[in-house]
Parts: sequence; structure tokens; C-alpha cells
Amino acid sequence: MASVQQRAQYSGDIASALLAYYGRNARDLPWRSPPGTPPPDPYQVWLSEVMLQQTTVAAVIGYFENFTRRWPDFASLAAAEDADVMAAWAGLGYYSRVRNLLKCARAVVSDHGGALPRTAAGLAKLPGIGPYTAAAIAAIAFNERAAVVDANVERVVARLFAIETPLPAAKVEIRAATDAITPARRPGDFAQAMMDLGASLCSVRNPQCLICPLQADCAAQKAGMAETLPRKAAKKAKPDRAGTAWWIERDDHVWLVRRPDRGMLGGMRGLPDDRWNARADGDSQPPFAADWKAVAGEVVHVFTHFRLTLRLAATAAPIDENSLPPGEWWPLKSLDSAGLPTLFSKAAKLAVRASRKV
DNA sequence: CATACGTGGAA
DNA sequence: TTTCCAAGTAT
Repeated sequence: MASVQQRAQYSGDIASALLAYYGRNARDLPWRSPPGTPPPDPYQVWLSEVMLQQTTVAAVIGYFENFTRRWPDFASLAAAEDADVMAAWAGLGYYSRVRNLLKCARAVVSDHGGALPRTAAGLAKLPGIGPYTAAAIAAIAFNERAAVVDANVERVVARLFAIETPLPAAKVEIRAATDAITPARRPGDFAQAMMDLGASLCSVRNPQCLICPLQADCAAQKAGMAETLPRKAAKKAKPDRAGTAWWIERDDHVWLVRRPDRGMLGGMRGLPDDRWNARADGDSQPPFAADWKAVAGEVVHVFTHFRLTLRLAATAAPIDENSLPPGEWWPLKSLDSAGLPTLFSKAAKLAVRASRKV
């Protein structure tokens, strides 16, 4: 296998071939500027990169449009109400991202004069910005020659250099190889081109090597092993958990709570529940004594590391306000704007549907 | 280094 | 139906 030093002499060819490909095939995305043109607004680069963490382009586009319309810059986002921003993020997942998004916007305004730091090292000190996002913003918005390594780039680079070490152990080697082929000119276009390539031709399954612009440079293609790279450790099985949520209804309103900042769906609105979690079932204890009736049906929801079966129990009897957990009455007719994460959105639909039948 | 942390689409 | 996994970060 070629050393990183030996690889470096090929970097110009790889970058040139890739940038030429990008010039013809770049996807037109709302947070992008066309290939070879001045960089986009750093605020939009940052917002899109955070939204795109572990999230598909298709899922992000609508959220990006909504956020930039409501909060077009750091100042407006920093001044927004937490609950409004959290609700606008609902459904996108990984909710620590939106908590850190607000922290970051406020830090930019209060500690950085309203503008992002212009280097990857400076960016990486901000909440929610790790090694990938720092490098991506620095390269795309500020033209820094930073090595941008996401899952797409890991796959492309592992194949280019036939790196057979399994992930995550291979990360150090992959990052060095990425750095060696990253050009000083147009590093942002190069990074986005690598990610576009990984998202299209250099896919996990059935890579289209025969029409790949880097085919001539690809060691894995030469060895006939492209589809087998990168190697990864096997995944663990997801445990099954069960829990109960409590549907408390009065005068066409339902009682919603705000979840603790830490842990699952942290900081988001939700139905009161019996504290189910990844390690244990809920305790089935209702928040107060009442005539609880099981709602027909259940919600099955799959999280990253466990599968939850959520049952629903409802009460509409006269309710002692003092016995309710901290929360708020939410009008049933505007439940869509409550910003419920998908688990509770499913549960609410179940409850509403069941009550209509009765 | 391992684990917690969402969601929906594709095969 | 099941499995994989996507522009990762924080701890």
C-alpha cells in the first residue's frame, strides 16, 4: 500500500479530476453557491452543516428553508425563544443539535461580534461544532484548506487508497490521506465534490466505478474490492423496551410537558410518560390517580439504540390542576404546531383517532 | 475507545 | 420485515 507521502504526488490529479466532475454534476442545493463562485453566507453554511449531521439532504431542505425564512441571521436566531426554535426542529431528530445551535448562535453574538470564527480551530470551540463541521465551514465559507471528513469521504478515501483497516480505527489514516489530496485552491468545492461523489457514484452498495471520475486513481477499483470498503465492526442488536404515555384531555386541550434537557428527546415537548428509557421499561405509574382507560393500539418507534413500544392511557375526568406535572394545556386543533418529536406525534394521532371513534 | 442520541428512505 | 445507514458531536 502506498504511503501518505507517495500519495501526495497524485493529489493534484485527483483534485483536478474531481473538481471537473463537480463543475458538471454539482447538486443545486439551497445552502450552496455554484462551483467556482464566491462562498455562501457563513450563517447558512453553518446552519446547513449542523442540520446535515447524520441527516439526509432530502430531510434537511424543508427545515433549512423554514429556518432561514424565520431566522435569517445569527442575531435573529440568538434572540429567538427557545421553545419556538425547538418546535421548528421537531421531526429532524438528534435534538441536542438544536440546543447547541441556540448556544452557538448566542455565543457568536455575545463573544464573536456576530460573526463566526474564520478558522477550523476557532470554529471547533463552539457548541455543536466538532471536527467535521469545523473543517466543512472553514473550507466552504472561508476557503481554508481543511480536511473535511464525513462518512462519504471516509468511503471514497478508503476505496481510493484501498484502506482495509476497519472503522473506526482507520479514521486517523483516512484523515491523513484526505489531507494529502485536499487542494489549496477551492477546498470548499473539493469537499462538497467528495461528498457528492460519495452520495452518488461511490455509494455503499453497487458503486458505479465504470463512470467514476476517479476510477483511474482508485486502488480498490483496481483490486475489485470497492464495494467491500470501508470495513466496519458489526452492529449491536437493539433491545425492545415498553413504556406508557398519558393522554390528559379537557375542553379540547391536551396536557403537554417539557422533557428534561438531558437524555432522550431532551428539551422537547411531549406527553407525560412513565420514564421509559433505553435501559429499562417504564414503571407504568400514572402521574395521578384517575380513571385511566387504555387507548386501543400502540406506537412502535425505533430509536438509534432501542425499539420502543409505547402504550397510551387516557383520562378526561375532572382533573385536579394541582396534581398535574409541570406543563401546559395545548389546543388539539393546533397539535401540529406543538413541535412534538415523532414518537409523541404518532401517539397523539393515535389518541385523536381513537377518541373520534368513540 | 465506546456509547447515547432520531428519523425516514432504500434495498 | 429486517437491516443499513445519512454532511457527527458530546461525554
